[in-house]
Amino acid sequence: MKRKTIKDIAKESGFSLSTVSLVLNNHPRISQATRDRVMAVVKKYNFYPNSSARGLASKSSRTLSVVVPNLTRVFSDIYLGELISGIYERATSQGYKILLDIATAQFVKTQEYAKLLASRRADGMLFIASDIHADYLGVFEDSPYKFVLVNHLFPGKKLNYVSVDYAASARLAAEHLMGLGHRRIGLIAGTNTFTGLLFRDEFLRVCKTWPAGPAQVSWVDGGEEWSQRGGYAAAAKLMAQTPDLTAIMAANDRMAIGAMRWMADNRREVPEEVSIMGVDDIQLAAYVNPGLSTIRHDLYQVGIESCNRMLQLIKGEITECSDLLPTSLVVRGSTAHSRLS
Amino acid sequence: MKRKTIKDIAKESGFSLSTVSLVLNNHPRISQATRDRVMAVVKKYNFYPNSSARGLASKSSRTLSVVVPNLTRVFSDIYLGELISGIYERATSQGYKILLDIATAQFVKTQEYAKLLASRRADGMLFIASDIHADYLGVFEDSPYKFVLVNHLFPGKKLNYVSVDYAASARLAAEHLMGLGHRRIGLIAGTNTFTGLLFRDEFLRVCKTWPAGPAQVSWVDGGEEWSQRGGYAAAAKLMAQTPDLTAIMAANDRMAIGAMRWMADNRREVPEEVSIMGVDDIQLAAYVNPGLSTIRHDLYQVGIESCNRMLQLIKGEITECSDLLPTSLVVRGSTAHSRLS
DNA sequence: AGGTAATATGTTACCGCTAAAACGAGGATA
DNA sequence: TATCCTCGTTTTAGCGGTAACATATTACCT
Repeated sequence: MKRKTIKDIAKESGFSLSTVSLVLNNHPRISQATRDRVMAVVKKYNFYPNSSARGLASKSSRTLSVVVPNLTRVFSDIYLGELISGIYERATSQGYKILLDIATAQFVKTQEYAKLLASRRADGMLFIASDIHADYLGVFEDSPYKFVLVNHLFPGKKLNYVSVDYAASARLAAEHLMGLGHRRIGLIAGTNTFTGLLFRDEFLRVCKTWPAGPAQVSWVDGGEEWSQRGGYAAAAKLMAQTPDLTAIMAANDRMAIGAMRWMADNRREVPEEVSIMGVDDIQLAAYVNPGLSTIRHDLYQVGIESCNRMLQLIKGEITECSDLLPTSLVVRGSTAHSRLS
Repeated sequence: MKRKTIKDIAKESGFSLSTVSLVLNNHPRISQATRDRVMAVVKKYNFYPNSSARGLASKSSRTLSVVVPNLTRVFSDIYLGELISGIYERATSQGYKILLDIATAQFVKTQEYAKLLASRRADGMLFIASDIHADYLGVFEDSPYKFVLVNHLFPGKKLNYVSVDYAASARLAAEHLMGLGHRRIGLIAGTNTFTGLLFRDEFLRVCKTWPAGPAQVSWVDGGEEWSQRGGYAAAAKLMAQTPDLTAIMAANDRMAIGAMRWMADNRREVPEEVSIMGVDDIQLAAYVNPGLSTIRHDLYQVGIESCNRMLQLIKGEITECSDLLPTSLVVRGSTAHSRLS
């Protein structure tokens, strides 16, 4: 049986092509009676308009491209899960679909990022996968393509972004630890993203310029994957380097939990001997023992908001965006007053 | 600046519309000289053909729909990660893109699954999200739409599938435990999927019909989410019900690890007092202490293979498929001879 | 009643590409 | 030399919609 088209619906319902089209697009200038009669035929044949034809005529694919990092276990990363869920939720509610891509070497080499938008396969791109080496994204500066960095930013490049305010997080964390009297602090940083660098620098700055007296902060890299394992190793390194530190700040909860693990394995009491703090407030943070003090990052919200901005860019309601979403301090059991103060 | 079209390329390169089209589609009947001259212009303008127009004319969107379950932490589930990575890898290598959907209540209610294919937004659908209640999938029986269940199956429905052989896994697991002399066994089952039920039934059957003497197997449900937490609770329940059991079989590794956790918390030695076994062979299985004996399920391969089948269905090389992929026993430290034998 | 405005529907010109069929030029065949 | 292939390219007819514009109908004034 031949696939039905809008023409068949028009013929059978007795209206013209464009009337059917208007009905299908919920145009207000169609009478209820007409709408009902057309819809009856549409329902009868279970008709759905061809999206390619629609896309061609309307110059919009109603599709958003989402690019995620090429980590081994991309989808097992809760960080991504929250972001994607937020994006999906928002996109779907506005009738947009999500086209998924992974920023593999191949993806970059074949310039899929450009192709996707140039071929109008997607109306815009939400990019979750940037690290400090993703300079090919420069093509989107001043380009007509709709592009938003999700929870990242590129200092020096004119790219739209929606991100958690990492500098604010660094300040909150530093103020919390400094306020508890810590003056010998170890920092487990993530250095392969600009937001990670931003966090590190702001944290160091606040600690070193603290009015009531600066702290000595030594930092190490927690590794590319920001993993528990990386945090464990980093904690070991920090404690070997500076055995007398009273607090460890990790750039995310997973590394913080790795550090707590090291403390447990090496009979250091948390928080009595060493306070430990993370960033993100992943679910696990509340379940470890003691509960992990952290900075809450609402990534689901980042997903929602970045998709919102994308939709506004597409509609032309805005021409650029650079949003920093607020974060908040969550105090649990893993941080306490410095034993030295 | 106006967006370039194939017509512009044709004009500038001095060839006709269709020659350019043929070049862009790598048609063999185009001379190298022509190809080069056309491609030079294509490169010059960074031209990519409009995919809607292409889809309309060629009646193919070169897009596959992937539907994942609506779990709270969908993307944090390594199970899905492997599947999606496999699908993505295969699809991308053949020039197909992935359209992501989540099987929310909304998705089902609005019949997005039908709409996606009827509107030709996707050429086929890979469905990862089926549970025993997804009977709306019946619409795809004998339909012209390309549909494949990924790592699931629907007894009684004529739906294509590519899945790991759960019955074979059940046999391997049962044979391993029975061979170690266990005759009082607890089973933590997953009962919200047909494959879970299949596994349970086959496991029970083998244990009860074992030639060297049957085992007593009591089973409990590990919960909807097949989670570590569910496994923990299930283990507690099993041990309260049948304190003298010597082995616990869990329908996946996460629940098995939850059960191991319970044993550790309650000072039961694994495997000396109770052997524990899982299914899947997730990465963590090798890292817990003792290492978890399990049945290896290569989900990445399931992803690859199901996408392969989908592509064959689309090309018309096959008209249906029902593949069961082999599994294998992985013995680590968590299983040992029964203390009673 | 005649003219105008508001509302509802129809006409038509594309949107940018593919693919089947047509075409022309040169070389092989007889 | 006329006929037939073959190869490489062009012609042409859509693919199935959208949206601007045209038109018809009815309502509303004065």
